[in-house]
Amino acid sequence: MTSTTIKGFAALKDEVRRRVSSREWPPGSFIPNETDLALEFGCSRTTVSRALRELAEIGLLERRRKAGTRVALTPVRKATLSITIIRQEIERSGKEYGYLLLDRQQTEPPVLLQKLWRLDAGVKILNVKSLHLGNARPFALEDRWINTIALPSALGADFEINNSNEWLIKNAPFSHGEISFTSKSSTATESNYLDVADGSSLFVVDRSTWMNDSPITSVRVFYHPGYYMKTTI
Amino acid sequence: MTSTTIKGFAALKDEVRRRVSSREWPPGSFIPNETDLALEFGCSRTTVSRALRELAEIGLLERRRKAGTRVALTPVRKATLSITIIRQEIERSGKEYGYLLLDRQQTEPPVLLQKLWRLDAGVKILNVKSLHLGNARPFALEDRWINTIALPSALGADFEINNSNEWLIKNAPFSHGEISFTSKSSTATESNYLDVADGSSLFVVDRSTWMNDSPITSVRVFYHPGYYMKTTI
DNA sequence: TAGTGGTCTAGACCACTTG
DNA sequence: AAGTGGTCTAGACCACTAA
Repeated sequence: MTSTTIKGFAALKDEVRRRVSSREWPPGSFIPNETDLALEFGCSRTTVSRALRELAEIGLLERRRKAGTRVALTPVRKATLSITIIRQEIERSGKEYGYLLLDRQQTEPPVLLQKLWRLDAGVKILNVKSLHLGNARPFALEDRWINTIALPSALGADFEINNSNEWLIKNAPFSHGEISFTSKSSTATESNYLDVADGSSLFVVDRSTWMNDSPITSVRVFYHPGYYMKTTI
Repeated sequence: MTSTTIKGFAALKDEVRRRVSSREWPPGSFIPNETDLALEFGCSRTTVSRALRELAEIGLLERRRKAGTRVALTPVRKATLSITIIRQEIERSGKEYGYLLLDRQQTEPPVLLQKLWRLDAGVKILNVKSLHLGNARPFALEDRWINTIALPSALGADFEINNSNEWLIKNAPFSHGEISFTSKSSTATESNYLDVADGSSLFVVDRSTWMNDSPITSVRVFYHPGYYMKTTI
């Protein structure tokens, strides 16, 4: 092996990717350790370490102390999705954003949410239903529950003009959250708001956020038929 | 400000997250530069740099040279999804994996794929349709196109027992790919294979992979109704 | 126990971008 | 022009774990 000089961790990542995809380093095989690679590429071990660490983070390599680094046997590639604000998503696609408040009331949440948030039966919290429009056409239907116990200021918020999505971003920080994606047939109500045929197939995103064990908000967004989320690996 | 001693970049990340979520550093505000933070936390600038870089990668901070680092105004949180092999996904949920080859033929691909792969009209490539089962129940329907021009060895592969998914992992490395998620009403054929009512709402994943500008495979997977993908932010 | 990755340091230089 | 982040280095010690 002649020693190739590689500039920087990014170039090193590319070279490793090349060796993996060219089967020079086949799946499951161990690759040289950091020290040897640093020698071969004429850079410091720190640089090699960063390159390999980042490749391990996306699932291309597997690393274990003492054992070494090897090419992942089953490429569990990780895709990253940008969870944007709906307004931005609409505006980025070149459409004019519009917003409609459909309903806003204090009411008892569904049982699933009561359990998730550990609420006593009968406790009422804020429910906001709204519609996001792209060029005046329905883009997504939002059904949001806001924990007014942890966030009493939400009771005084006006969701007529500013949507609840953005009000929360400004007023309700969160420490962590959970997102899940699924698909669902539209009910009569959903079909009506989204202006689609009954039983249409909708892309659904559920998101819940917490602030240190205290639930903040839980929202379900129904996207119009034809909507898709895209990413690269 | 008293100087707090923080151990390691991970603890530093936690502290920054805390300051952001507690509004000590509100959205849009600039935070101290790396040198000052290193002083405050009693660690090296390198450590601060790594912590802030990783927080910027997930969208919590925004960094620009000369301007400085600030808390993201619009929290475009990035969620990472693990794209696993279907077999693993089924087995991980405690079900027994099963596989059925439905169809396998050389045929002309749909126009969309012809354009994506820049194929001349009339060119025939390999199409494999199969069903992944969980406890003998339909879990996902797979419709795969394999570029037999770039990958002639696929013609000799037997997809009766080993599924094409795993054959490709072993035999067809890729350099990059694209994934998109959407939802779709099931057609008669899809409903039949998945054993669901016609017009059911299916979660659909489209994935295409390339090896240096040469298309390798393009696959569409229809999941059974009720399927969902989950992640955390 | 020995070998590997994981992290940290202090310092240096570079690249970018704002004023 | 100057200040900020981005990267790299050489060396050190630590943490984990396979043998």
